[in-house]
Amino acid sequence: MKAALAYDLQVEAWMAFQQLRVSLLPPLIKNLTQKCGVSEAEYKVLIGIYSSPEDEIRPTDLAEKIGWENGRLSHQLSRMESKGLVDRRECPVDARSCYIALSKNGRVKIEKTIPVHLIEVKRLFGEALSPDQLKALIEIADAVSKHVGDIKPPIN
Amino acid sequence: MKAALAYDLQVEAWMAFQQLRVSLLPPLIKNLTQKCGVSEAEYKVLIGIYSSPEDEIRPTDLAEKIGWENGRLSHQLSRMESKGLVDRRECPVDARSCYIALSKNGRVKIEKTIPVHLIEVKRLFGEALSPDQLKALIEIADAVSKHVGDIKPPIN
DNA sequence: AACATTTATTTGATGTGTCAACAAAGTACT
DNA sequence: AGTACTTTGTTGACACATCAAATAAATGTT
Repeated sequence: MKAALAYDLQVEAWMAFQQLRVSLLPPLIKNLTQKCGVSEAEYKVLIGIYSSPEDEIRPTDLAEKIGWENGRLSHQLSRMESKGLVDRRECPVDARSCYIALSKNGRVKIEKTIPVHLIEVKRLFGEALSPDQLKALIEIADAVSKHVGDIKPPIN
Repeated sequence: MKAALAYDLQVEAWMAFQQLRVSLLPPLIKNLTQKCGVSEAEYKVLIGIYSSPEDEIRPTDLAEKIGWENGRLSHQLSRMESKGLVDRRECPVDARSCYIALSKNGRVKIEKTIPVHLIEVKRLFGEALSPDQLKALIEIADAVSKHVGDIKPPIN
């Protein structure tokens, strides 16, 4: 017989999480691209910059903030710079680095996009769940994040 | 002041879900690639075929099963066919279609990979949560999937 | 049978993600 | 200052994702 296809509760919950990803993300991303003309990657970068204190941030800090690797972010920034969504500015305090900032167009775009996106998040996701379920999910995410951080500390 | 960055419970829960994705998926995928030499995409395809009754399945059914678009699957199958992980066989009952099956190597690979992956899923994810939390997550996923399916029925 | 329509899949172009290699500036130590 | 080491960011090659267009077989209609 085939191996390891008898599931326990932990694995069933894992599959439920996958199911959540598959049912939720595609329509939300379609909403972003079709209604706002912004990809998921662009949205992440724009909102990462937008929610920074000075509206400018260094690549490594931005990568850390949105959970990306540096190389990935660098490629994405190049694409977005050539589309005129962000600017790379010189960094006086560290010549290796730079400041990433929103361009004028980038700012307009993210400010238009945020409310459209959040409405759809609530329509597709938030309204499906009770307050208790929403709280439970927050606790679940915290518990897992903490657990993963604890048992895989820096690298391993 | 910046717009729409005052969050409510629904949006906080949404961000918790994103956090779950970011903290969980990268280490799990690294485990797959480094310990088993299988990408996430390859794993999905292999296990989709492997868990089919006859170990063979038509592309549309496989795409449906793993939540992919047909075009995406076709590209992935081409890559995996050239790597010798899957075979495309003629379909006698419908000449437009084909049967996707595991190659010998593909079968060996997925049978080695499944237990390694599930152990890591439990170590990083399952063991972080109580049985109640696991059950809650399953209910949450079901509720959202159903909700999304209801309000966005076939296409829209 | 002849026609249009639908269904199943592939293809090509472009955008995105991963990884390892690289270059250059900062830092620590002597 | 000179050397080694670390950090920051970019690049190139390749794997993957998305979308629309193309192909061809099946189906429905007359």
